[in-house]
Amino acid sequence: MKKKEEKSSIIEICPVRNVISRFGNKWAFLVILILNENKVIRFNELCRQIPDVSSRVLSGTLRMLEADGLISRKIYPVVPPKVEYRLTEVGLSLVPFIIQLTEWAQTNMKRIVTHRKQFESNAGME
Amino acid sequence: MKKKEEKSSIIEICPVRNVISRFGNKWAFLVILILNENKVIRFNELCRQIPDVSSRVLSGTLRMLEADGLISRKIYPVVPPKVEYRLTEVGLSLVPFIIQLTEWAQTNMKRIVTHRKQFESNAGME
DNA sequence: CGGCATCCAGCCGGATACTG
DNA sequence: CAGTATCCGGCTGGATGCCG
Repeated sequence: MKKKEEKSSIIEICPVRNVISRFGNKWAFLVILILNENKVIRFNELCRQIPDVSSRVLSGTLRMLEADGLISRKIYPVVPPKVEYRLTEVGLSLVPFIIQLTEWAQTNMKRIVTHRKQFESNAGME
Repeated sequence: MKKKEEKSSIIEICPVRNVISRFGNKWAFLVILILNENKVIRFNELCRQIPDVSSRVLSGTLRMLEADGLISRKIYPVVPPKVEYRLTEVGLSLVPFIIQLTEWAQTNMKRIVTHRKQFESNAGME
């Protein structure tokens, strides 16, 4: 019990990391971006838009984002079930920064990939 | 050999993720931020500034950032060894976005943490 | 001082199968 | 349709120890 919360660390001191670390999640950024483009989306549709995520992990990602209040989940009590996801205001407020980050990534990607290859070449010799 | 690069996925299609995913690394953001504040810093000093990172992982993080060309590593051939790290221009160009992200995190942190607790309370009952 | 090598625990995330 | 349950392999990252 009590995983490691007692390890008071910089993560407590600097709770920013606490929040940011959620994006270590492989798909969180992508989900937010897709939700931003679609406004509202159902689970399986989201599944299809991210071909290589398993429903289990996607489900977990959505839960996490929902727990943080970045997305909302609306359940229609019908058969077959229908669930809609959409960004909350907080989630929406994050979007611009993610987009800026992806734009930065696009701008610098080539350079980075190139540098990465050079670096790998130099590694081991010299 | 060949870890899983053959799994052509959305990560190839969308190379942005390729770049962004580096920040899934637990400490990358923090290292960049500290480097931004210190301009130049030595390994052990960096170690001390992030108390709960092991030297092994910090070393790995630094290598990764160096491979991507975000930081540079300058070795002085003296004893005892002296190595300095600093941001490159590319690394520097990323700083504003990280800062914006951390500012967003600071602004919304309380709300998120609160929401997280409410969410956990509601989970399990109903 | 600045690492890398080894070992190892825990978590992340994929595949598959099953349920309301 | 929208998940959850289980299993499990692989990666992450901490601790320790050694080396130039």
